[in-house]
This record gives sequence, structure tokens and C-alpha cells, in this order.
Amino acid sequence: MERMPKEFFGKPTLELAEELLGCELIKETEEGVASGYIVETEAYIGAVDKAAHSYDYKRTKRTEVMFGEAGYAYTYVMHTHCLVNVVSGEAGEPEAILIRAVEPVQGIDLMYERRGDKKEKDLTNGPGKLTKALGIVKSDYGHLYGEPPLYIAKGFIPEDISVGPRIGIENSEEARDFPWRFWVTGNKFVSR
DNA sequence: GCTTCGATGCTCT
DNA sequence: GAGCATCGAAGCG
Repeated sequence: MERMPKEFFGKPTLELAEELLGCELIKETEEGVASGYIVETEAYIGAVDKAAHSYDYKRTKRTEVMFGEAGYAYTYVMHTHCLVNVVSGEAGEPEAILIRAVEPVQGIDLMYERRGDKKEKDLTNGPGKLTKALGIVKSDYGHLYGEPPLYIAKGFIPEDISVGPRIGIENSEEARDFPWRFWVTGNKFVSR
């Protein structure tokens, strides 16, 4: 297994969002290792994106990590769920890539334990589901991807990639139409 | 304190 | 497969 070097994350956000598809996202815990291939991502570019927490360079305790260098984890707790992003873009630019879906690879038994007795497809086909399945928690906030317990490694090369508008941001005016969602065409673990 | 953020997992069909 | 109730934390004033 080959971990991504920090330099991998040092490219434009939209480009990185596409290249993350097929990469393996790995989380190590005391219970064991769980991982999955990333099959769906969304880019958030705070400077122009009303759907982002960091819109208009709004700097808070929560968005702070997005202003830093690329390659760090931005975990965001919403309700009972936890969503995970990869910080991208130049330092000072609040940009990140939300991981929306993965395909289970390692520790599938562990995922069933965490998620309950569901179909395999339901383990990780949503942003809140995959964090629970992999055991990603709020305290992973600010962790650098590349070091255990949370990191990204090479996976597979997607045959075909689709691009389209993002999901769940209807209240974000023109930002809702930005084609900043990427997914592996035809993969059944994509959320929809 | 009140508002603001959206996904999950029911149920019903 | 569609509609709806429900859930917690952070920001802001």
C-alpha cells in the first residue's frame, strides 16, 4: 500500500477532487483497520462558494483548518453524523473537498459491526455513513492525510468519471449549479 | 438563547 | 423510490 505524499494535495482543488477518485481512504483504530476507495467527491471553494462554511473567507474555529495548507482533514459534525473533507488549495485559500462516498475495501466486518446488519451497499454510500463505517470522528479534525491513523493511499484508476452539480445545497443561490461534484461513473456505492 | 447548517432511516407504497 | 421526522454542535448577537 502506497501512501500519498503531501505534494499530491498541492494542486488546484477541482483537479484534486477528480484525482482523489479511486484513492483509498484508510482509518486505523484500536478495533482494527477500515478503508474504502473514494468514489464520490465534492469541491468547496470558500472564496466564491456560498455553500461552504468558509464562504467569503469567514474564519472561525471550525473553518480554521481550511485556511492552512492542503492535505489536512476537515471533519465537520452535523447532527448525529460526521462528514469528512480534505483541505486543498493554497494556504490562505479556504478550500476543501468533501468525501461523499467510498467503496468498502478493508475491515468490512468492522463496518458491519459499526453500521448494523445492512446490505453492503448501504455501508458507505453517503457522507455520514462512510465516516461511521470507517470510524472517522470529530477529533480527526486537523490531522494530516499521510500519517496513521488517517491517511490516503493509491487505489485504482477510475475508467470513467462523471461531473455534475452538487447535492443538498439548494439554499446556496447560484453556487448550487456549480459542477463541482465528481464521481466514478456507474459505481454502485455512489450516493445517487 | 436562537438560528443555522443536511443526511439518515423510518414508513408507506 | 418518495416523503417526513429526527438528530447535535457551532456561530452569532
